[in-house]
Amino acid sequence: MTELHKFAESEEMYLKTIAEISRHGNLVPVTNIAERLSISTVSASEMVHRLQDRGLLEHTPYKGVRLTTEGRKRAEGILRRHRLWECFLTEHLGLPWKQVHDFACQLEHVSEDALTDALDKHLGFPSFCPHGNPIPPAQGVLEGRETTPLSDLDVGQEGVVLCIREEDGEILDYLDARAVRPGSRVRIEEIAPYDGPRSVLMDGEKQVLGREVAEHILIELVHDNETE
Amino acid sequence: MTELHKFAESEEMYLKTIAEISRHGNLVPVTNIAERLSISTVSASEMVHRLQDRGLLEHTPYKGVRLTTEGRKRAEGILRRHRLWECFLTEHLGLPWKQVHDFACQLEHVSEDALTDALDKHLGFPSFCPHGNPIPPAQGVLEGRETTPLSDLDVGQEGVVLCIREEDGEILDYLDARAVRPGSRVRIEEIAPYDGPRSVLMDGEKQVLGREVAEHILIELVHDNETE
DNA sequence: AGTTAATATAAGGGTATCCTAACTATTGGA
DNA sequence: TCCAATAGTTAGGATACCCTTATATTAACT
Repeated sequence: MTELHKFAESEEMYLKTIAEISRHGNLVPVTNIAERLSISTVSASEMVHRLQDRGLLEHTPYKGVRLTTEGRKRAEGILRRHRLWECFLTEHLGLPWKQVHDFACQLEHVSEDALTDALDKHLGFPSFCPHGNPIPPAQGVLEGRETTPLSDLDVGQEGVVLCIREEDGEILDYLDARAVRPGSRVRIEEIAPYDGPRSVLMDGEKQVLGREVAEHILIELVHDNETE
Repeated sequence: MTELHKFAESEEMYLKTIAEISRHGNLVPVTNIAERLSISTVSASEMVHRLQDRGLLEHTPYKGVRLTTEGRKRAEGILRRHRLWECFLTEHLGLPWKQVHDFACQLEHVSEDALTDALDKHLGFPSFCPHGNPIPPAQGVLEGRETTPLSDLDVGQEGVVLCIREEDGEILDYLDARAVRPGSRVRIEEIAPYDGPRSVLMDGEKQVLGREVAEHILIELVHDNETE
């Protein structure tokens, strides 16, 4: 019988969220954290202080928050577990994307290294989760990849889908149904007025994607110099 | 992103514990619950009231507690998940018994039916966990099996190990190392004075087991009428 | 029947996490 | 430069669990 408490869980949600938002080492506004976790800014602020006291992040008032080395390590541990479970749920249990994400969100908090490592091995040491997000290594830190949100591309630009930012489950099913998956080749055909929906060619098929959705699709640009 | 809270976890530990203690529909003293969960009787009592208010159990003062139908259903759901995860951790990840139990104790609280059922299917719908405890069905209630603790057998009696009561992880490794596993044939050779350690023949090998340990080994008696 | 041991309840606290409402401090643009 | 919007803090609460230290109740044995 283990303890009844769960100190870690809440803390982990914060760290994970911060890590997800701050893809490029930027400062993360506390407001954004609160939004993503659907809690008040007061509560988020409070917790940010606690996490700072524990040495997991640094808060620059009126600017935002940045994970310390320790904080980042912890956050990557969570992402690692999340993504490994996603692999398992997808490949072995054959569950649909949306469920996979939601279940992984719960499984990620079971954090014994022995379990995570055994799972990793069982899965054959995968490098990416089903949505294309890189799986942090058991130790060491993930190096960044050069990605651009699909929403930042201009008409005519081309690229390959690297990953879907996994922030909620809803979007995953939506995109899965439209063949938006890691590896898909994409080209912007048209952008509607007022920064509106994008018409894109996704692996040859025409799709229309709203801007908000496009922000979650991370692209590796393909320079079409040779085409011109 | 799921909610930050975890109401269920503590509640589940209570239900599971009660279900484990009350194998035969007996009333479970609140004191025992407190002991098993390593909390004060005051806290246990408090929680028992809460669970009663939620209709999960009935408390008869000075007697004990009994799960309601709903409470039992919930408890069996937890045991089901626990034991399915144990199967997975043992068979697929190849982890040792003690770890398996401890990890399953955490995984059991991830309780989506879709996940549990997918896991069940992936494992080939097993009927027993690695320690021989029956896995409750997705719906319906587990019917009891006739078992006797090894500690209740007399010298000369024989039986087959049906299961190890899984209450903590420590004991599992201990017994595993002594070939005490579901299916092992056992015969009591000697009981030391003062209800002391039992000398037993376990699948032909001589082993000595303390009374406390023997209480956790559940036996199906084999009537040796024909032998005599 | 009377006492003791087991059980229950009451009183007073503690921590972690969340909330709203009101107030203050800073930033960044007009 | 000044002010509105943004960010942060203070104050006062709530809930779910957990604790210890009394004090009541009941059960059960002599």
